[in-house]
Amino acid sequence: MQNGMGHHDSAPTIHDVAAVAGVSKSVVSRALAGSYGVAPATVTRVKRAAAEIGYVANANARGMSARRTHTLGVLVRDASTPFYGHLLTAFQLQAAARGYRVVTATGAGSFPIEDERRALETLVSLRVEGLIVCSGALPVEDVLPFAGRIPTVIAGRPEANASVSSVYCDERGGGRGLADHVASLGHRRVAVLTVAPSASITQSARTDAMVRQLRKHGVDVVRIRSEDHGADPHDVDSFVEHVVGLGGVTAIMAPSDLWAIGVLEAMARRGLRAPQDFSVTGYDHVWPYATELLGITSWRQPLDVIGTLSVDDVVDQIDGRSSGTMHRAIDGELVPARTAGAPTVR
Amino acid sequence: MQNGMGHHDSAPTIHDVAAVAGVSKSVVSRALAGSYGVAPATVTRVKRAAAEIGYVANANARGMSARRTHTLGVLVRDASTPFYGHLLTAFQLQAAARGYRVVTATGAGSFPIEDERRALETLVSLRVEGLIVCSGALPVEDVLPFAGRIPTVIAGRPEANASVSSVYCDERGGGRGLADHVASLGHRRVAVLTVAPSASITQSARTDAMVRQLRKHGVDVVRIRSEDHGADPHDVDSFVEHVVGLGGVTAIMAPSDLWAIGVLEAMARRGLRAPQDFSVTGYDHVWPYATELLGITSWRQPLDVIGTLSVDDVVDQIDGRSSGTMHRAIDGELVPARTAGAPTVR
DNA sequence: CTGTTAGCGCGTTCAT
DNA sequence: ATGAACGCGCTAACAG
Repeated sequence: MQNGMGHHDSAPTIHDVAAVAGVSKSVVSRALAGSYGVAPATVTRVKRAAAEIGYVANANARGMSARRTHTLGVLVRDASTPFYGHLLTAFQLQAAARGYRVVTATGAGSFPIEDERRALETLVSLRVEGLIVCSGALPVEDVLPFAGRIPTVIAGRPEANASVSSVYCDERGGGRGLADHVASLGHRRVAVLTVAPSASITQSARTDAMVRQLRKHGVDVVRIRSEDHGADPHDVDSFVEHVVGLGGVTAIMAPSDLWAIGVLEAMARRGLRAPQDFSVTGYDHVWPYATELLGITSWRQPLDVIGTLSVDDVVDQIDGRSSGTMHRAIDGELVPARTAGAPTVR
Repeated sequence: MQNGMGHHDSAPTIHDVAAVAGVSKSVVSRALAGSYGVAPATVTRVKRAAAEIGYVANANARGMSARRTHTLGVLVRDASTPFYGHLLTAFQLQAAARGYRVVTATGAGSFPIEDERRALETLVSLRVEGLIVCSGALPVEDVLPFAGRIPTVIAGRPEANASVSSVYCDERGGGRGLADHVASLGHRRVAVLTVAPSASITQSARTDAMVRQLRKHGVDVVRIRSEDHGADPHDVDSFVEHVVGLGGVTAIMAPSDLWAIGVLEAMARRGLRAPQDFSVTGYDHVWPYATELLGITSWRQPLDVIGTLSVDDVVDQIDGRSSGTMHRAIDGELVPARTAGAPTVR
């Protein structure tokens, strides 16, 4: 009892409520749960007592005896990215609509995979009833052992593994669509900044598709691996320098809006602008990257749809209403804007 | 044994591990906890058994018997905002360093306060050992009853209430600093877009400070309430129109970078640019708003510091190492950029 | 060093 | 309509 704040009084239990209301714990349990078989007068008395002492039922104890937690666990790679932030909001919304609560866990930094494994274990240890894995980097192998006993969906990235559901934006289709756009603008030599699968499964898939589709259009593609240039969206000066040195390139396709911003900034530092000097495209089109001010030509990912369907899928699995795992590719859409235009002869 | 549907095998318990390892549950418990008094050979045997059957201890049961959950609960208003996203990451990082896990809960939509109350109860029901409340809108009154029995800190907003700790950026100091900057640039008539405390305690405090400080500099201030113009950062056309109609105004101070972007977009739709037509300032300077491309003159909030100190505060309270509640105002810093310059005679 | 016992707070039979 | 007793999975005493 050191300071003014006595944090030592432990939380009131159902027992305390029973004492105040002058009934047994069983009655309190039923009254609060709205079960039948309790006198209306008793119900109000119990509720008043609960409110009076600030009773909040212990979800842990409840989960143990009821063997249900009504909780969905969401693993996100990096909460500071708007992409995951929006997804999280969509999960939350739909989970509430379906009668579930959501707890989220994150790896500590954005990098070490080991942190994500631990975060996943945290969720499992909490005995969440469903798992939504939302990380472009965590290998399926780490998810599979849990997916076997907890309804799981991998959200936001393509995942072909047959033993776990997935809901994602059609990355290849998006990459193709953007490539079609760039080709149709008239570009004949294009630099594509590609990403390794180990760094990001989604970005890798879409940039691969861009390369393939451009070639299909007969475009001369210069494929540049991001890992050869530091793999940091904020530091792509050497990449831009390299592209300038190449000669003849009129467009640059980046793996994401974030990367595109990095490219645009690096260009600006060299006095280059889009689309005058190079056309530039991004990917994601999530607010605030999506602002008109930036005007980045991009491919929109329908995160709200992905979020809703992911939750529906896990909840259906929990309710046994689902016949098995499913893989749903959601279509995005082209967002033409200011950073990409017709090629300029230099 | 088909996959996808075999979710019926419930999670392995400590009992199962004991059976496989051929020891009692107590030994398993101690071996896995790394407690003293277990033969090295037994430890490895138990660990192998646990790994073999994929045992993950039930945190709920553990929390009940140990009366400790080693979990911090974070309530965030809107995860899709980069501001909260970055804060979350900072919490996560420091909590891990201090040996705690983090679970977060969010209101379903960003608006109804009732949702946030429920989210707070979710956290309490989970019996988190510490609470970090991170919402510019939830009234203290809703937090107080829990703060009395759970170590709590209100993060990211000024909160003077004596019975709960808080860590925040000095909003008034920031508002003053930005106002000083605008005044020093030579502006003599400035429109300030203010926010009501009920909408956002932080934005209200900083915009009030801007108004006061500008007046102190003898600047003619036009105070415009955001709620009179829809209170939506994405739809400020009527606001901009109003400012243009005013005449003589050379600068606009917005409550946040998000609002500033809305203003800049609305200006752009009318063919107006910053700083040529109006100087514009924001507030927060959080990535990705902080990109050079946007070049918004702003005030940087040190979210990483706020996050770290918040966690330290709650954990110290939990450990009983804290002498009481404290209120720490962290200084931000001016970020001069392209959207604010000397006034232009029009 | 290891096994046994007793709860943690709650929902759920089963009696009353 | 209400109360008593049991068990969920686990840790913490206590024996051996």
